Amino acid sequence: MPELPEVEVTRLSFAERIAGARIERLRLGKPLRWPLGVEPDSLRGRRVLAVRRRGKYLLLDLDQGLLLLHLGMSGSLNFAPRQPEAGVHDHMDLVTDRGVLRLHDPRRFGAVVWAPAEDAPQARKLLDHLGVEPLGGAFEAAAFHAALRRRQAPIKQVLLAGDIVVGVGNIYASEALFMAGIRPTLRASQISRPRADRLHAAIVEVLARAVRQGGSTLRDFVNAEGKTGYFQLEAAVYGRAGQPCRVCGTAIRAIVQGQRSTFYCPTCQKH
DNA sequence: CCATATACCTGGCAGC
DNA sequence: TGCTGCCAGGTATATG
Repeated sequence: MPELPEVEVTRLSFAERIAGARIERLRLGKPLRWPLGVEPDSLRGRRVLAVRRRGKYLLLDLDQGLLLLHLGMSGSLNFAPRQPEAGVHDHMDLVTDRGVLRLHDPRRFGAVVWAPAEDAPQARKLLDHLGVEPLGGAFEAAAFHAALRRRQAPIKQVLLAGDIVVGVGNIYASEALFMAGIRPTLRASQISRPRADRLHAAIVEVLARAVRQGGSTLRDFVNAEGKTGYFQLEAAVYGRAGQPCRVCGTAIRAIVQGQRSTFYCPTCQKH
């Protein structure tokens, strides 16, 4: 479900409401991607100080340690004063005196991991290799181009890897490359500085717009207030195989790269 | 260091 | 209607 914009929109929808809350208990359902890493009862009485985001991870800063949350492919969070009885896919309830933060995740690729500190091994394993934040102001075109020059893999896969810039998932990778007029199969190292600049701008633009619109493109995205679907950013190429390009009318093409589908316009993205 | 394949798990949908 | 096969927003980990 979530790429960076959806994770950020989720964060914004509950961060202020949960800040300062006291944890009463943590209930876990079926196993997620990794074990929590601590006895759930030991979190009782901790306070949630803030909710930050790093890439697609949400970091719940506690007055002692932190919780790292990931939504995987199908996860969503809901924060409400109370929750209905947990369903089969509700795998975490963080019960606080301000409300219950519930993780709903049918595929269970998501995660809830406790770490004693952000620089502790449990957190570093997940965060250390992450690239720069695209919306934080630290994402610079020159450094982006320099990083791309060192990579021989197709640009689409380099973007997805997330070790140069975080947050660009399968949908926005195709969308940003379309916006920049770059063929997804082009080796990253072959991208000139001017074209890297265009791609840099396209990534910022597509992600920022999606955050602004409260989610994006995603069919079933719901933020932590349970709000959904008042937006619906139109995808230019993602999921539009065979349909006419909105710019030139050429049929959008679908290919597979690294076991993931990629969409592009063969005319607007010549190389 | 880099590139690629694999694994994890469930639900929805197209096609028969 | 019911079954089968395929596809899906992510990413750590193993392998070459």
